Order: sequence, then C-alpha cells, then structure tokens
Amino acid sequence: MNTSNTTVEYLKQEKFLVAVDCIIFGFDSENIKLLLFKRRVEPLKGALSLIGSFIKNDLNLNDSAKMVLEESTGLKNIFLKELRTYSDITRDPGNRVISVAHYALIRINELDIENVEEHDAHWYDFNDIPDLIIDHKQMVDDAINRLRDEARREPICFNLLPKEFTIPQLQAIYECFYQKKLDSRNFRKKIVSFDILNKTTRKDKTSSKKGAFLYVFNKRKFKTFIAKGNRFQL
Amino acid sequence: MNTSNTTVEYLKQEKFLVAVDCIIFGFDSENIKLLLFKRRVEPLKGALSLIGSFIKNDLNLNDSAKMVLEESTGLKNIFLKELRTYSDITRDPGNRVISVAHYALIRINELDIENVEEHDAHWYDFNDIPDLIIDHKQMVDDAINRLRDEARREPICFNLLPKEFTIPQLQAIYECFYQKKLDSRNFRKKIVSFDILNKTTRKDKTSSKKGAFLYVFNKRKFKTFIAKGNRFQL
DNA sequence: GCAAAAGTGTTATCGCTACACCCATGT
DNA sequence: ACATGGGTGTAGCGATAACACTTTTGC
Repeated sequence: MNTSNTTVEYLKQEKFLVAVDCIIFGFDSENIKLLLFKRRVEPLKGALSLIGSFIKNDLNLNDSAKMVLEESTGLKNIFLKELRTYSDITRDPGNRVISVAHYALIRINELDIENVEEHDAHWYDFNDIPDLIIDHKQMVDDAINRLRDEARREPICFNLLPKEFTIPQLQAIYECFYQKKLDSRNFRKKIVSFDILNKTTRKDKTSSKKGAFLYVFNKRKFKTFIAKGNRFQL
Repeated sequence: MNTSNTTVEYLKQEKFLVAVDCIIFGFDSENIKLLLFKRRVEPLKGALSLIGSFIKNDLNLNDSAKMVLEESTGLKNIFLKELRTYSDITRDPGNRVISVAHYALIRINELDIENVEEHDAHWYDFNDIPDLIIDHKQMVDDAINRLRDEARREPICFNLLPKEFTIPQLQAIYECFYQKKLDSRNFRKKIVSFDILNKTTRKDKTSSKKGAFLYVFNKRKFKTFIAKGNRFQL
C-alpha cells in the first residue's frame, strides 16, 4: 500500500469547488415550513436561497453541513441527512461548484431567534416556496419529495416536534405531508400499536381545554419493534 | 446577476479532487452479482475495487458515471442512480478525494465480454463480497441495502433482465433480495394485477420443457398505474 | 352551560397468505 | 412414460377503513 501523502497520479487531476446546501424543515403546529435566507455574497447577493457554504479541507461533508446548521440556527445535534449532489457544469454563475444538498429537521421551538434574524432567515410554507437562486428550488422540491417518502417509512417526524409531544400534533404533521385529513381513531390506533412511544402523565393544554397526553419517542422500543420484523408504515 | 466567469469570492476557496465510483449489479438467473475490478493505478494497484474515475471539468457527476460504465462494460443507456457521497478526509491514502458512489443495474447477457476482460473485471455473488480497497466495501453494503429497499417499491428489477423476460425469472430476483422462496401463485397474481406488463406470445424455453411466456415492462402502463394512486410494492 | 379538542370500539371490506393439482414438453 | 418447471383458484385470516359519541375543562 502506498503511504506517501499525495500520489503522483492524483496531481494531474482537476480539482473542484465543493459546497453543502441545507434544506431546513420545521413545523409550527400548522404547517411544514422551510427556512430560507437572503444571500450575502456575490453573485446573486440579496436573493433568496438555502443556507450553504464551501467546504474546507478539515471536515467531511456531513460535518460541514452540521457546522452550517449550527452557525445559522444555533442548534447542535440536528437530524441531518444527505439528499444528493448537484453538479451541472453551469449551475452556479460564479464558477463551477459541486453542491451536496442535505436536509435537516429541527424543532422550531428550540430555534435561536437571534441567530436566525442575524442571518436574514425566514420561514416559508413548504407548499408555497418562492423562487430561489440557481437550482435551490429544485433542491427544495427534491427534499420535499424525499421527506414525504421517508416520513411514511421511518420514524423521523418526531424530530420536528418537541421531545414531548401529543398524538394529535404528530397526526397534524402527517396530514401536512399527505395533504388530507386522517381519521384520528385509526391514526392513534396504528401509532400506539407499534409500541414505540412512552406515554407520560403530563398533558399539553396549548390546543384544547381538556389537554392531550404527552408522549416520548423511545428509541429502544423502536429497535425492538424492528427486530421483531415489523415495519414502520404510516 | 453576476455574469463574469469567476467571482472573486470563489477564488479564495479550497478545491478538491472529486471522483465517481460505480457499483454494478447483474443477475445471472441464479444470483445477484457485482462487477469488481483489479485496480490499475497507485495507490493500492492490483487490489480489488469498484470501477471509478476522477471527474473532469466537462461533465456532471451522472454523465461521468455513465462514461465510466460505458468504458468498462461497453453498454450505453444503463440504469444508473446516485447512491451517496463518501468524503472522509483520510478515506483515500493517496490524497483527499471526495467520491460520489453510483449504482447501476445491467443485463448480464448484453455485456461486452471483451471489454470486461480487458478491464480485469469479474462477477462476485452479492452476498459474498471480498474485501475491497478503501471504503469500497462500505459502498457496496450501502448500495445493496439501498437496492433491496428500492426494489420493493420501484419497478427497477426489470433492468437486470432481458427486455423480454418471464415471471419466474422476475420472481427469482426478488427471492435473491429477500433470501427466501416466494409463493409463485401469489407472486404472479400480484405482479399481473398491477397491469404494467405486456404478455407476448413467445416463450422462453431455457429453463423448462414447457417454456414460460415472455413479458415486457410497459412504461406507459406503469405511469397509468401510478396516476391512479397505486403503489408498486413487492 | 357551551364550545372545542381529546379520547375511545365495532363492523364491513379488502388484500394477503397458505395451500395442491393439472399442463406442456423434451428426453 | 416420466421428469421438470409453468401455470391456475380458493378459502381463512388479519389488517385497514369507515363511522359517532362521550369526556374534560376553560371561558
């Protein structure tokens, strides 16, 4: 095995600018939202865009995206996944840039407001996204489709809710994704049958006089659920 | 909008080597196979690896992967999708290289044998993959998981079979993925009920005296199927 | 006491699973 | 004539979908 720092073969190759862009999703009890920014550098300064950054030599792509998220939202430990690359030669008018889009789910209530305002960031309803620079609109569309699909099969929506949440809150997210009302009896029956939530004794009273019991997602129970050969499917 | 060639901001940024690697799947009527290559350049020359290449300035990632596939298999119009990026700083001992893995499904019977032998390529059973260089084994594992998952929900397995194929051939692929025998009556019932195949009047007699009718995947029918709100699920 | 959301059970329907025999043909 | 894989139908079961009323409590 070759252990020198840079192999001769590699020196001949062209190098590229590489960036990460983040599609940040939130949920405000009404709708799925996306966090968009006013771009601060040329080209296209001032236009609406996703938040992103060129990567540096000391971080991999995932960590680069994490850093971007932390800087723009003040949040650590965000749910984050790679979406796909965008590499058309002329996609960026400034120069060729290969961008790796990532999508993130955050809890709006934990957001650092100051940070966000400092970055000229605003939430937009996910089914009413304005035009964005370059191919960012495409990235958003792709991310929404991916998320819609993934939400059906993986327990990821919990990342949009506070650690403790109610069943009706969870249902509301799925109703946004599917764009239709769900039967609350059937929804509750299904999610409870999975046995992946812990019911607390506390109630959330922000949306009704009666209050709804708070639940917590239990990762251990979920693993057991999967180990038994079950499939999360909503 | 800025229309100059390279923006000043961009000039300060670090650039990176970017490569594509291809996980090539085939099916030989018995098992899912993977095409692996003996590496020809340092570092790690002679070791087993996926086929790949540094990208050039004139092609996007998808087209770069297509070119790699064409050069190594002699095939055009291959089913090809991006898997994910691999970007750990130290993943390549030669230098930092960001690799974008792609997976491809090809029809083994159409393969250009000469081309393949020229490239020191050999087929390996997908559940008995030897050690590969760098993180290529990880790429393969990720690709297999992705494919297993995608095959359930998207009609992609047809890309592993000749244009005309039999129902038992198709079933065999799914039996490989699930690693269990399926009931032929139920399998046939399900796939026929989708109404996305055209039955021909011809038969394939390579695996039985009686012969099995040949079918063709019909993209138009599939679109209708989806438009009606159905879901492909096997 | 009333408005508003939370919570609860039952029935009909549909789709999936399990299962066994006849058919066509090459040797 | 026999061995081999191709092709077909049905019945039982489990899961989903449809549906309406009671409970709690802040105002």
